[in-house]
Amino acid sequence: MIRIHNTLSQRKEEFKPLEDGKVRMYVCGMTVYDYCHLGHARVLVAFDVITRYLRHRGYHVNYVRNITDIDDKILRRADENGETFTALTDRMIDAMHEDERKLSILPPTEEPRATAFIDEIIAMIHVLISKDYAYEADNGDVYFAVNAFEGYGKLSKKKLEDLLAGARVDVAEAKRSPADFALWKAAKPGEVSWPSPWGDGRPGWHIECSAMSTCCLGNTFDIHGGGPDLMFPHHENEIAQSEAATGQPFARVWMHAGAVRVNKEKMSKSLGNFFTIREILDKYPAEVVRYFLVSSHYRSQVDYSEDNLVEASRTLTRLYQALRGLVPAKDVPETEHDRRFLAAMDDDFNSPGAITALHAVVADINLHRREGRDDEARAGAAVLVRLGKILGILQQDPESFFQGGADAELSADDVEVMIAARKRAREDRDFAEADRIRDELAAKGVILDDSRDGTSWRRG
RNA sequence: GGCGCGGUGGCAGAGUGGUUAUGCAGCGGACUGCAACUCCGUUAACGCCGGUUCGAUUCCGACCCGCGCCUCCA
Repeated sequence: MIRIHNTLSQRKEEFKPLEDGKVRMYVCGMTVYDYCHLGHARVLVAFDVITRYLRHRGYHVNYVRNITDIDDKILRRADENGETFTALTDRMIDAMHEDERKLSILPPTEEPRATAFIDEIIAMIHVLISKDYAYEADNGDVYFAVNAFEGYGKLSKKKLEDLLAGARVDVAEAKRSPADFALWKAAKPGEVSWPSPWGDGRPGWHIECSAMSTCCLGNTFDIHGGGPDLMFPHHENEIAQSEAATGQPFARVWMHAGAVRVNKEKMSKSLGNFFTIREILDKYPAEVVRYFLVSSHYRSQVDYSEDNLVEASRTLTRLYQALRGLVPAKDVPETEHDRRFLAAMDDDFNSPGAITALHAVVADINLHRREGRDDEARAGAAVLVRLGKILGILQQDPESFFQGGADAELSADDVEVMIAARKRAREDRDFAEADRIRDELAAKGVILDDSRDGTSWRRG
């Protein structure tokens, strides 16, 4: 039995999909006006692990993650760059897919784009107007009338009167109530636009997700997820739009990932501590970044820092060290480690708890290996690799993990030559020379591991 | 101001009404020419104050502190 924390109820609930064995999940994806940053990576990895785990548990998962390829920020950026908005979004979508591949994030089942759903968006707005949940304003915009929707605030636990009292709510003249939000934005002359019954314009930010999720997954579906700062207003507004339009419950379970901080400060552009995925991948191997993200619970806040990434690297090294030189056995039956891992993951996808089981497997492997029980070590390796797969880690050949490093100062051949020279020196009992070679390699980022079978090496 | 989340050993990070989380780091030992890797052992924690209880880090209440959202943001 899988339990999932539902933002709506603020507690863990037993997960039962609408349809046996099938999960319909929608996650809010990128607005493609810039490169993905670490916060995106966090959400991407979290829902990737969730999808992998649900599939591992036998569910057929229909994972829909949208792309917002039309909005104010996109138009502004394209304008600044002097390119068309589609040239910008195509470029950013390609970059996003590249980042995902590097982080071992599996593609979603469907990746709908807002511009491909303009008709459906217009149809939904039409329904909302006809049901008096929305109105056309004097300026040509169409707004959702928040007062008309009874459950407004149920996700973010906000009361309408508190929102109205807040000084930061934008007061547009055309709105009936300050909390109303745009479904359709009238185009200014020269702006990108689509024709609609209310004049040329483009969709508001929230309506696209309502339209796409409903079209792809139906009026009611199992899981809706996204980043922590989408809870309000984006997800709250999605609920209002969809439930008002369809008259049926929207998503049954809402999941929100935790925020990313940088050196204990909120990650933000104004603080200058904003990191894109590609910047981070220049500094650390992709799998280390992924391990860092997976080593804390998806709902908790993570702190990106040099120390934390270095620690992730060390720990991942230990895991791969256990795998090194072992050919995983085939058809290994379920072990107590598997059960422990699954029990942790069943409990709201507790990946840090699951990683504990991984360490227990490592301890087993190392012990078996030390005692010369090769078959058992190989069986352990198989368990480690198959459990690692659920978290999207430990799928590389250990040698390529250890010796990968593209920007390395020494080639693998150079290293082998030096190791051979050291071996001769050791055989001659010229330990000063042997240590000199080892120190030289260390200075160039190569660490040697001696064993009775010879010397192996890794970059560190 | 409103709403929400959290305070666990040097650090990271789970969890539980009474028994070791785990990892990194540290310490002692084994292995080693010496190290590294690995193994064995080991130190160390539950913000503060009350309450419930035979017993609370774990439940309840107050307090202190931190964080997030309320504005574009994953």
